[in-house]
Amino acid sequence: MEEPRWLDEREDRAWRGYRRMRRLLDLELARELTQDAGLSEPDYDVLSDLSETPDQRLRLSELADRMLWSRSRLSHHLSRMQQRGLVTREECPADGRGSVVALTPAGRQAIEAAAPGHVAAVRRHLIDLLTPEEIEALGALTHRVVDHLAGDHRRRGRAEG
Amino acid sequence: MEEPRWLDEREDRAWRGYRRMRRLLDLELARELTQDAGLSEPDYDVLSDLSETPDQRLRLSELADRMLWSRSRLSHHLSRMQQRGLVTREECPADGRGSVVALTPAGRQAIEAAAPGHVAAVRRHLIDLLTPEEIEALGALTHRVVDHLAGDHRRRGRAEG
DNA sequence: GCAAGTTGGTTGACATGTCATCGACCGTAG
DNA sequence: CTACGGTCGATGACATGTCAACCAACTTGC
Repeated sequence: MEEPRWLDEREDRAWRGYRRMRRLLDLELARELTQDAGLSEPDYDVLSDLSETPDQRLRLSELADRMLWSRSRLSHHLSRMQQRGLVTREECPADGRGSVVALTPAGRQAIEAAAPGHVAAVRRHLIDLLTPEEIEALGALTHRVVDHLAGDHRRRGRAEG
Repeated sequence: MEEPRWLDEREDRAWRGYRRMRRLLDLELARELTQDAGLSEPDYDVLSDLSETPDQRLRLSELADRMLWSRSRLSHHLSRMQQRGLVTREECPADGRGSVVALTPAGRQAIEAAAPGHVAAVRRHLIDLLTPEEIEALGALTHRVVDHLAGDHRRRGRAEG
């Protein structure tokens, strides 16, 4: 057990700031989204990903991978969204095991109604508070971290080790 | 309903990167923490806040405010941690309604055992991947966003409006 | 000193996420 | 063709977080 390199003052400030921002931003965006559109953030993400897809439909596993969700979580969540009439499940023609999620008209309507307000909130509480340089830096830095982590994560999807 | 200002390419890159990083970093840090120390991130945060306090103890409401948790969440979580012997509840001498959480020896031992590995993981997956300029920028930007959000959040604690 | 309103914390019901497991189906080696 | 191992998605049990209701104790105005 060697004495670790603790975070120095600037590092600590960045780390604590990140975690605090994370929490507050999440709370606020979720709050506005529920209030204005009756959707949770996970709902929004599912609908958003589906609506950006050419045919408004995706294989479950494909959607799960894009969202970095477990298949189980997605399955549970889709069941709830299906109850509310936002999405439907269809059989997958290409693979008898699989299924396909599709946006319903109500789902499409929900995301179209929610999107402008949500983007505005993201601007108001984050993007518009940053300088162009900061936006650039944030893009660069997050993508570097993601690339670093993504390898492990994908690898871990297959087997533990 | 006016057409909103959608995110441009750089803004979108920053926003998506942030959310992806958020998710992956969280998964990885939580995974290592559980594996190496048998603690969840919320456990770690509670123990960490308590251990940084002079007397190793805090009023529930004080701790909840620091962590940006609801009182209810904290109460539930402390019950679970109490079960595991990491903390205890004590009566508050100054206010008969209140109570005080205190670190147990086991709790102190747990956080001391967990901290070096956790800090190392934070370095490995985030801090050490950034340039000094980026760390500086991240600190500045997150604190600006937090300040912007903190007002609303505190205000909302009292009354809805 | 007491009635009314506020605050601190707990609780129970419920929503959500995780983990382990399962059945069905796929692909491939024999 | 068939047996085998791996993948797809669903499910049930459980951990965690949220929300609303609650009790008890504090505070304030009279």
